[in-house]
Amino acid sequence: MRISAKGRYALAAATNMAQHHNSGEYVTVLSISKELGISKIYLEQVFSLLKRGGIVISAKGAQGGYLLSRKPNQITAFDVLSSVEDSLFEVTQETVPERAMDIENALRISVFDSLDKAVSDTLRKTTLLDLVNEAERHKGEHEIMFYI
Amino acid sequence: MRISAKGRYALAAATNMAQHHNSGEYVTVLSISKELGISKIYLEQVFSLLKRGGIVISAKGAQGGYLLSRKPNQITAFDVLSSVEDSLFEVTQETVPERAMDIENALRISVFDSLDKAVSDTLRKTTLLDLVNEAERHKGEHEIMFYI
DNA sequence: ATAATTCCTACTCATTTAATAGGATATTGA
DNA sequence: TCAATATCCTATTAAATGAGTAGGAATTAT
Repeated sequence: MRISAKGRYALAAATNMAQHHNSGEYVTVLSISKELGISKIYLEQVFSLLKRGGIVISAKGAQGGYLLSRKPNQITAFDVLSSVEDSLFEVTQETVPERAMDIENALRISVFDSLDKAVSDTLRKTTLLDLVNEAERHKGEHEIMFYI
Repeated sequence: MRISAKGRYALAAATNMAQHHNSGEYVTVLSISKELGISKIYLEQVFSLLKRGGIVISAKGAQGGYLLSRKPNQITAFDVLSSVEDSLFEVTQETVPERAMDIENALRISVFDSLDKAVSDTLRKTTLLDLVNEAERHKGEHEIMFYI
């Protein structure tokens, strides 16, 4: 079970946009790709999904770019991830024989559905504002070792 | 984010063994593969992992097979899945540029670590006994429609 | 007009997943 | 002892998925 690079990029990009959100200016994919060290053309595709998911709005052309559609405290990690991952939590499903149906149902109810709920609930608790604050809290932390 | 067929097979097989656990007899991979409708040779590999994970013990040769290593109420879905999936929860990790480190740290702490914990906690709550009971509760449910 | 930007579709490459294949090894029981 | 039954082990294959590239069309500010 893993979170794809796409999901990680989307979260990082959205957090980065939240950091710049007060300026009100459109942010370009290029600038974010540089800041985060992510391939620009790949990030373009991620933003196209974020737009479709209603996380960002866009402006084409020169001086265009992207802007968060809501305030950072009104966008959760769940919103971001589920607009990028086509299904946040998914179980390989195939036809099982009749006699195995009861086990299959038990797994769905007692394991997979609970897992799905746990994941969703967890992701819904964290907003982009939380992420910005947490990032701020850790700022420069990784540089300390060079100063010792 | 998804649970692989391997994980699903492992859970279904372990639950099936739990159903037969009171008999005390070794169960063969062949019989489970028939009952669950899973390829036998693929299921063999799953059982090899379940054994390495300490979920089952094995006996070679005629009249041999597998047996749960502990009572069904002492084996959790977490035990089963984590012995089959090499890492239960995993985030694609790569080197990020220095300036993106604070966001990366925030994501790890506020999203990925929480998710990991939520998933583990959820899976640890459900034992094979729970699954057997849940399966029993649903038994025949899917047949009802033929009798209406 | 031109430069900057989103937007769109198709393609490639590498990795992972699911499944197969074919035996080697061990054990029971006739 | 031998045949049947199982686990055990390693290699291979085929399909799907993931990550990233490529190239250009559409749009807009200056």
